Amino acid sequence: MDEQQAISAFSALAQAHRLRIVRALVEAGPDGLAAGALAAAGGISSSNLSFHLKELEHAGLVRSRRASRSIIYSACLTALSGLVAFLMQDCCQGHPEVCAPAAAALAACCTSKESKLDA
Amino acid sequence: MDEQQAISAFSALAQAHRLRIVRALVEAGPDGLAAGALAAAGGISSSNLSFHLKELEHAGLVRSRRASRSIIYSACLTALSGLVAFLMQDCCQGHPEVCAPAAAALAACCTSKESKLDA
DNA sequence: GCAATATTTCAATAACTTTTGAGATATTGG
DNA sequence: CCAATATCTCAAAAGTTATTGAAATATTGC
Repeated sequence: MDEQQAISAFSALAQAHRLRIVRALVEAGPDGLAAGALAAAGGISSSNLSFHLKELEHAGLVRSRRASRSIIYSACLTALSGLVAFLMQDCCQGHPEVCAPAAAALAACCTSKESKLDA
Repeated sequence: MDEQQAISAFSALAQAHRLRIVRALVEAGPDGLAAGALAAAGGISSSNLSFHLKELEHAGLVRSRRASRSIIYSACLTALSGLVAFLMQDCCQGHPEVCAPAAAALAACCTSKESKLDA
């Protein structure tokens, strides 16, 4: 992840419809959601949704595949974790107090689910 | 950190000058940098810099204090780590594969410096 | 092949953001 | 107090992004 990719990703996430779309897709997991389902959930017109999905796709945050008449979108998890890594990358240059709380939040979130996965 | 704050923060970071300013301030640490120093480093006019610093301040990513004739800016580390926590918040809802790589990057970055700190 | 469904494209417009430069304000040293 | 320094404010212009609605494209079931 370089600066330009990070800026594209931040721009993509800096819009309410798109941030909600990304969160919905992360929640939906690898199966993703059809464009129509996202439009219905977001109360947004299909052409406007299409515009936002393209922005997200260009930013590398989501991918799409066709399934019959629908286009299914899913989150690019590596892009999201790469963005976090990019933000954190500079944080520790002598100042671990930046990432300590982030690391704690992340640790709490992941360890609580790891047990679920194992089950 | 709620959705609206996250959007403000993403908007603030979605601009090359501002992203560089934030990174420079994180690197500079708690002492921060004077507006003039940032302008010189970024090759940007003082009025344009002032505009961007206000955007960052409104987004809660930086704070300012006056020191004699200069205004010193510094990064709000808690806002940055809060943003990471917000991005990660939804990630684990059954999908730890999102945060595992982010957690690894974060862990690598922090553990390598912790020893430095201890010294 | 035709009608129905799902999504995208396009153009117009509205809304917002960035840059510029001129001038205003605040602080200090002499 | 005055001149110098540092930063901010404001308005205009340029550039970018979001929304809308109509029309185009792709896929399927009959």
